[in-house]
Amino acid sequence: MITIYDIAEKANVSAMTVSRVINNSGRISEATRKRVRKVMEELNYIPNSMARGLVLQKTKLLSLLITDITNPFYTTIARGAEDTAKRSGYKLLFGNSDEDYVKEKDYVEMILSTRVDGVLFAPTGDASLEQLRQLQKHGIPFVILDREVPGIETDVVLGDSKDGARKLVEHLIGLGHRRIALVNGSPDVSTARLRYTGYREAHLLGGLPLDESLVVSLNYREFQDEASLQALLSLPSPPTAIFAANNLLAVGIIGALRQRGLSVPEDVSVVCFDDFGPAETVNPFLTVASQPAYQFGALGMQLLIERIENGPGSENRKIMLPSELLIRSSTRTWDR
Amino acid sequence: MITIYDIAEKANVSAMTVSRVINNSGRISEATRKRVRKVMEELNYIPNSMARGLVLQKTKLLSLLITDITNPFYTTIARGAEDTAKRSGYKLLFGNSDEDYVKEKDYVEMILSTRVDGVLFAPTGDASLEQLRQLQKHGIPFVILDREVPGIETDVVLGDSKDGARKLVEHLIGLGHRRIALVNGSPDVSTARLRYTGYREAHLLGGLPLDESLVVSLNYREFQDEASLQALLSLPSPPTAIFAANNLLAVGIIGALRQRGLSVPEDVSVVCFDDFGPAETVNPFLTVASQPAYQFGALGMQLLIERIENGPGSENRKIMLPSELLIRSSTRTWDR
DNA sequence: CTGTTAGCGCCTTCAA
DNA sequence: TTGAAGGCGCTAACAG
Repeated sequence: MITIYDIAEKANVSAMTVSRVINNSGRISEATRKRVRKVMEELNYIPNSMARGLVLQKTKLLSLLITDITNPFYTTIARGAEDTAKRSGYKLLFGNSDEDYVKEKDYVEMILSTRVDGVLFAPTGDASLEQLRQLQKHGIPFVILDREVPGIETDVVLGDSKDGARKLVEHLIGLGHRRIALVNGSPDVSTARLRYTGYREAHLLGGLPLDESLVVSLNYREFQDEASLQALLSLPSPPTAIFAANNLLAVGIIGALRQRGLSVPEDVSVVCFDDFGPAETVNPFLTVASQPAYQFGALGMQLLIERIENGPGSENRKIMLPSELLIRSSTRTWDR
Repeated sequence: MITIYDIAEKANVSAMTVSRVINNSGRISEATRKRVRKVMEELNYIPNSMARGLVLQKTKLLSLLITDITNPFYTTIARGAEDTAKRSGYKLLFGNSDEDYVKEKDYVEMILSTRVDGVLFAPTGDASLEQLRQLQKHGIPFVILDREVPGIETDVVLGDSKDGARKLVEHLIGLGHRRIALVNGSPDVSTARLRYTGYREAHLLGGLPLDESLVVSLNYREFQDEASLQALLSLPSPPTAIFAANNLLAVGIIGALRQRGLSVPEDVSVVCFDDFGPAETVNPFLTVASQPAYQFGALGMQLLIERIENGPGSENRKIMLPSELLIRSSTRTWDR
């Protein structure tokens, strides 16, 4: 491995001078600068960022933790975050918690031991509190994405889950549905709670009775709980529409409905949160509350960088991004 | 920041003893081990992996470079790679080159300066040669994914592009199409060349004449070249079917066709390589040659880890994974 | 403008 | 079973 000492020797200067050339710090004669640069090229020198990080106590490395790398919502966030980080000269380390509390914990440990300068954090849920406290304890700045965690104060970028949910359910009510199921994420996740609230509000405003037997809570990551769907469909008066709390749940539900010989939207209408990325444009099907994912990432990253560069003690900002109702063909009127 | 010296002091031992406890190395009395462990917990100690990496000259960090983080094909690869890496105790650093040679170069520089132990590399194309040589020069082991790079010898995991292409085109010919366009990736990418070869073979075997004016080369990342589509459609005898070399190109083409008032598959049949992930199961539409993405990632990572742990001088392995023809509803018979 | 010294946090080697 | 010395590659602080 080539070090600054190798460069120094070959260029007849001290290691310190090489360091100065690398960092453009201090005053150096144009002649030696050129000489050093040339030797660096010849020897194909690459600075060792571990050594540098060790003395500087910072790495110019940021971390983005998302909860599902196969969900287009999160990969689009990743794009936005990366573009923004790069613009400020930070490198980005992606992490994927798979909606799994244990993986999240592992990941935070790695973050801590890698000594990144900051973290853009999409929590798995309220239990992420422990991980976030851990980050605080070690003085790592972070910004929270998509889901609030009670007990933690920092910058946060959220979608308007309540409003989006209300819009979706009002759309269904407007189509004539009166039995609308909610297949929600876990109540340990703030977005799931807010989507429930929106669902509730739409019922109250629309004069529909609220029936708790129509509400089910699962894991956001995928729909595997056939039993709960079966229970919904076996109700004396089964739902004619289903509001899935996110895109992946919707996918699972539609598959399960079809296996039972039910078709969407003829037998059941389905709506959900979050779009599907490029794939969806081919054959737009699902009626969704679409959130501006790229902006989630870009804004979150911007807040994080400001937070890092302004040092501690900056006030906490909370940004709420609106969602847009996109009516497509997974919903239809109900007049039976 | 807590260091082993803080621990040592509080536990009344030397730093060396703490280090031994952390690494389970050397013989240590159960009593001191317990004492040290306890202090570590109390002080919330996290080892500094930069300091450790500096002396050990290895990081237990691997890097996965993909060319498009919003493409479900690559995110599924990421899943497979991550699962496998984790199982062997490696952490994974994701990178995204966006099919952009310059970003790829930046990324390799970061890899080099971070001193990762190895790289799973999906090249942007033949020009990646320079980056890969750079990795070789610095002695970083790597495995290539999805696309071959002439001039580089290492382990490589590929899909069978030629075979997949042939199957897709034969399917179209079987449906009665005789004017089949190929909207390909850049000829600088091995998969694009092989898909062209497969396209060609299907024509020869099927007794169809080959018309080069039906073949167009673009960038894999997205379809923005409206002019080339226009040129195809303006031919004296325009294509009745289009083979898009990957999923994202297909999405763009279908959108562009619709803007022109043409519908798929009524006016034009469309097929492509690579599936769309969960989204596609909702409303399966595109006829595709589906590649086992998760396995790409898992196998590639396994080869990489073996390569790292067996040291240099291991022989080069080449794995070719088959693709599967999934016939859906973007294709139909042509008998006009 | 350039060099010397010391130390970032950890582990290897050698000694006790 | 434990400890002391030295060094991984780099830069801050001070000297010249």
